[in-house]
Amino acid sequence: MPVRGQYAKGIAKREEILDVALELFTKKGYDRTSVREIARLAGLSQAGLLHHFSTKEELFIEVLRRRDVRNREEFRSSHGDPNSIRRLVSIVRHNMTQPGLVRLYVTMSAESTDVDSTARSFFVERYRSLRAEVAKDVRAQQRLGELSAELDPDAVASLLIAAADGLQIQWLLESDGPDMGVLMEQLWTALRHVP
Amino acid sequence: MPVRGQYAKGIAKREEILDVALELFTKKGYDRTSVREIARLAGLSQAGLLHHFSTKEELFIEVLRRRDVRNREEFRSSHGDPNSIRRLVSIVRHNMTQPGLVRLYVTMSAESTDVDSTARSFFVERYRSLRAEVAKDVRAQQRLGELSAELDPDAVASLLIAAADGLQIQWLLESDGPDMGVLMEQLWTALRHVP
DNA sequence: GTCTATATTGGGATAGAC
DNA sequence: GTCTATCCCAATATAGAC
Repeated sequence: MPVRGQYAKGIAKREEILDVALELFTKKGYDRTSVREIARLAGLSQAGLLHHFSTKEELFIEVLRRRDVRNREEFRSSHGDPNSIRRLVSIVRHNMTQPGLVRLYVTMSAESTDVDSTARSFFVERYRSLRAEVAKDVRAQQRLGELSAELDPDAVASLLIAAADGLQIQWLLESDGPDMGVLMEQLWTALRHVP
Repeated sequence: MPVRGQYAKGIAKREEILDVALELFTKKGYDRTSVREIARLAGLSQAGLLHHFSTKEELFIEVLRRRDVRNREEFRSSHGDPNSIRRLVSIVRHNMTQPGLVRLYVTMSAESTDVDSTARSFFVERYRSLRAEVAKDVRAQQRLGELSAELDPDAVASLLIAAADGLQIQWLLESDGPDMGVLMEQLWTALRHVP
């Protein structure tokens, strides 16, 4: 069936484009990355690329979406910790091996705060589900008596995620500064001490 | 003295340009703001503007520098609280009235993490001095017995600043979400409970 | 599905007059 | 100090052939 072969080829090329795009967006940010360059590194022309993703923004959203899916898969399988708070800490640690990727997320989430940004809804949804996930685990920890029942689970979730995000900026600016992983653990410890 | 008049005029125009530039960078970010547009809104031509700031980056750095100076002045005078931690909380509260400006800082600090960014050293220095200022107050609070002597002042400083930064992103994405000011106070309260 | 060629737009920066 | 005019470059996107 020739049709099947064509599909397979198209899909493979799509993946290759997404790989290259991730790499370039990561390295240089959205605005400074051209579709031309992505195309060249993926081994086709600009027009060829735009056959797969008809606009630059569409391509970009796909990159984000795929990256997020992979992140979640990775941490569900390799770090089987059912406590998403500890998982958050280990994600932060893991991120310290991938400055380029961290930079992509930091810059993209910042840019997505533009009211007209196409990526905005992606990030709104991402934070919403992340907060819900962490808040759920905070409640679990409260039931286990690990965490004071006085604490507002949603507030704690917001703060943990905010701290992780904010530390990334400081770390990107001074990689030999304070250790993000250690700081996150100290925060978690402090919260556990609240009576 | 005609010379004096010329200087005064030049300085006034410079200020006007910086005002407009701040507004536009704030609204659309660095890359999507053109020198042309800034010039037009400041009532001169692009070439005219580039007489005052010879490159776009130079203009940008000046915008940041001036904004930072004004911020510091404002909070030293109007919020005379000698405790920079409470001052940090009140800055966060104040920021909630200025989403555009918050967006500028969030996007610019994110972009500045590029190794080749001209603004990088500006932000590195900014975080360094901010951390030092907050850490100093943490030590003062420890001497007053308000805060556990076990806590590492530098770590607490990093975390407080990180939380403030991170919350801004969540707030920009969902302005009717959790209240940044309240959350910052909860964090501060939690830290004070650490034995 | 991929190409070449091109339309179209917009940007930063400079030259030189006033 | 400010202008007009222009250079030069890069970008996105489209048209149409293969």
